[in-house]
Amino acid sequence: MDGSKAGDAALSEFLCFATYSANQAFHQFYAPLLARVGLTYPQYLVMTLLWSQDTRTVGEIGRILNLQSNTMTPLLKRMEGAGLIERRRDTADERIVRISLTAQGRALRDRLTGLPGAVAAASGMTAEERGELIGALDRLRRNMTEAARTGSAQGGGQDAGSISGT
Amino acid sequence: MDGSKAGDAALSEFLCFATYSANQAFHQFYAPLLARVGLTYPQYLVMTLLWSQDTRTVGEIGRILNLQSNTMTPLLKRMEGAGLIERRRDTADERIVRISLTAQGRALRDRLTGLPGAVAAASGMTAEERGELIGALDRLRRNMTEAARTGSAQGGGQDAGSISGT
DNA sequence: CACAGTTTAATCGCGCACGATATACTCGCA
DNA sequence: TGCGAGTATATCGTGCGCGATTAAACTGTG
Repeated sequence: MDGSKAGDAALSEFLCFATYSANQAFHQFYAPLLARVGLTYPQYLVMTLLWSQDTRTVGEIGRILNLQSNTMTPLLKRMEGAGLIERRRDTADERIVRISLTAQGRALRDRLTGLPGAVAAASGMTAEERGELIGALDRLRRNMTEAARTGSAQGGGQDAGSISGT
Repeated sequence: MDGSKAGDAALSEFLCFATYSANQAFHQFYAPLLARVGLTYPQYLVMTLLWSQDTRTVGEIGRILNLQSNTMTPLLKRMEGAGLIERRRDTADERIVRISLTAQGRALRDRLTGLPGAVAAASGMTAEERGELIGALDRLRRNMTEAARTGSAQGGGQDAGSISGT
């Protein structure tokens, strides 16, 4: 498409970098607004899940957010410490920890009703454009996850260092 | 567009979440491949910049990656420790630290020539589709950054807690 | 020359995010 | 009944990423 050789490609032509930067920009937009109610961005995602359906297991939340227990556990403990959620071991199956909102956690919802709208406005895109972009990103995520899982670019074996050739 | 009320929106309809998840998927694809040559993803971005143009200041690199010195300094120190780059104070203006590749850092390039191609293949998208997506994400990033800068959703003042209304 | 203001990096503390590993529990099956 | 396999969560260490602050060096103006 362009005459760039492998290695001298400009970062601006990397899809991964565009995604990385857009994500940072979102974070920088959200962070100060969420900080006013004492939330971080991943915590807000958890709250959004619980607002739509209360009482879920750690694993359920983790699967939706693509996060494992080593990220979820401390995150949820901080949220418990902030009084937003409760963590209770299931009595029937003690491996499972159920997460549910406190009254304070439910109340927080009313203080953030305008946020999705503000973000939508800040994006400078129409609902249709946003929908298309979400679709493209979802497709990309599925493809990348599948490729990571099957190890498409695993390369040889004993050399274990080079990723040359396509 | 759909009848969802603010607050019960499914996460799958959040553009921020689609971006966040796609970024995670990229990271999960890159991380094991880069680990084989001892790089992390942000370090790979720095290397890519230096491969296309050697010897840049900390600030220059940070501006391109949208990272500040509090992220750059330790990252670059780790890369220096790994023998990939050198950090040298400018003799004329001692505030400035210039970053340049070592021979080892330059050599690493040849072990990653296939990576952009592998990522492109893993994306499951044509070059044209990727180009369009990069364009949309760049536009989004610019808009979000601008909105964050001007504080579009700053809300009132003394209450300092609610973000209600659009 | 002095001194305020600006620029450039560095430092500190906190919260993700993940690889590797550990622990506790449940289930199936001999 | 007891044991191995599988499941759900937790722990530990490392590396970003950022807000707040600090420190050092430069610049411009009187």
